[in-house]
Amino acid sequence: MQSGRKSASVDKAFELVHAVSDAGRDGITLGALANRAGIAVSTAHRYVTSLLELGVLDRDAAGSYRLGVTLIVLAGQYLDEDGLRAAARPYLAELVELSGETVHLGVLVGEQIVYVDKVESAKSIRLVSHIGKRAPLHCTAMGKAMLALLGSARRDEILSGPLEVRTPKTLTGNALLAELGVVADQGFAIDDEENEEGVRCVGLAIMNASGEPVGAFSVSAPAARFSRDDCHRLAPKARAMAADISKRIGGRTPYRRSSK
Amino acid sequence: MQSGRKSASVDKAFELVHAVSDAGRDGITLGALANRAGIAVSTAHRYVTSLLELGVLDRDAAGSYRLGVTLIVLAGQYLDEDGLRAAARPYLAELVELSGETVHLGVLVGEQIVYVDKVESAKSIRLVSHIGKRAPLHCTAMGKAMLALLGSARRDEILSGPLEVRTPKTLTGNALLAELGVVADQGFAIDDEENEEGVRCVGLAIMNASGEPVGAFSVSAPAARFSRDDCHRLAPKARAMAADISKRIGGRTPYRRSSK
DNA sequence: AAATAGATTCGAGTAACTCGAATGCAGAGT
DNA sequence: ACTCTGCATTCGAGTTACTCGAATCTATTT
Repeated sequence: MQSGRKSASVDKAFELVHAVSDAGRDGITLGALANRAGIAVSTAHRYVTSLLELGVLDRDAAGSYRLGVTLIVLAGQYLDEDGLRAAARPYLAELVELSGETVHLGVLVGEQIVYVDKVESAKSIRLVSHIGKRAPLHCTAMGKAMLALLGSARRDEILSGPLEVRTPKTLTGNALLAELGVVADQGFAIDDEENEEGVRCVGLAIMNASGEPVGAFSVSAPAARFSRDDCHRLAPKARAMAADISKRIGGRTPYRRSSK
Repeated sequence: MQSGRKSASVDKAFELVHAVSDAGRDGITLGALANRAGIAVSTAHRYVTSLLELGVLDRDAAGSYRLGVTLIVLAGQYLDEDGLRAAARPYLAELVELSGETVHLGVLVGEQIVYVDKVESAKSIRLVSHIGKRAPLHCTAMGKAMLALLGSARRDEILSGPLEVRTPKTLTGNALLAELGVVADQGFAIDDEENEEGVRCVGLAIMNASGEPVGAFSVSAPAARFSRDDCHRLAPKARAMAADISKRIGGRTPYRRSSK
């Protein structure tokens, strides 16, 4: 190939970083790393040397490669500068007051949601979740809220892939399509233990200027103390917030098509 | 030059990422980016194209470059896998119970601390802080706790640099040296509004197998409700925790030299 | 002490990179 | 409406810095 328009080295380097990321808690050796990324050991070594020096990767006591703290530093910077997060923060806090439950903010990345903020409820039973965690679209409140507003081409593309059935209540196929219709009509989505048993959520999408959903927020709680009715009760306020946040980041009002 | 042992491309790519990070909230243009990194615009463009595709960078509505969510995803993974963080978590939670105040965990990176975990107190006045944030060593409780245990060569190297005076109470020079002696003797450090006015902290270091401090934790609170005496009262428990956490990650017991 | 597994270095060959200049594009100013 | 300005993007020539396998080194295991 001729001089393409992107850098092979940079691509490879991040392939290595992702390989380390995927390796998980035990770390990974140089050989395995090279293998996963499909490059020679010596080449991998060269990249890894730079990545180590930069603090993007690290080595543990056993010599295995791990992710490094530079990622934390950069992520911290990202969070500081993120406009969506800044715009949403006060609303999320208000929503925690209102509901007494934990609230999350996520952004749409490819075919997944990435959690970028969380405001925890004071209640002691805390849902385990992390900033940086990813979740599928089809079985979460945030995801369904965004799917319902996504252009049909993009939506169909996502739905045509394999959809993981995570609990007995996870919707797929036509049932999911019907559900997305309901979501579009009512202006919010409910995850009724579809992603994780015992957890119920309400989610609403946030839109940008071109009318695309870019993120969403949700209220999550143990199903035992957070009924579908509770979700519906929370919805009007939450819908106003979704509109406000969207406006703040220069976007449109979501869910306008049905203004009931 | 001959084939060096690291990759120039990877170094440059991260130089660009850091340049974007430093640019802050307003983002940065391609030209400025190339300038800061000291490379040609066309070369910068090539790298940036890859970084955009990888989601490491992003462009805002105005076309300026920003940090991208891939950093969040990787940071989330890092936090999930971090052994120190996992080892410390239960102790941090206990310390929050015990003190009723916010507790942080940090790691030593170069001449700074990077915050990698935080457990918030239930009290409403929350100290503003972020995971990924960096702080200097000489004027924080965590930093002083680590400085006191650092090899003298390394410590002198750090202390010989310019030390920012952040508040009227910030210690430098001989006063700081004397303070570090006290810290080494008593086995914990107090930040008495030296980093930020109105905030007092107690900090303790965590050590690895080679006897080097690798991280630290601290309890932070508004000075008004958290006296120096409160710090001293908390110290024995906290010192036991520091020893336990150090042991859990395969390290030595810190502060052995004085075993009062 | 030998064997194994992995990390690191080496050197030849060339793919992929770097740079400046030219072109393309969009918004500001007249 | 037209030009100007600033920035992004593409292009092509020249060559640097990369890629690979093999050899060497290091640490751990048998």
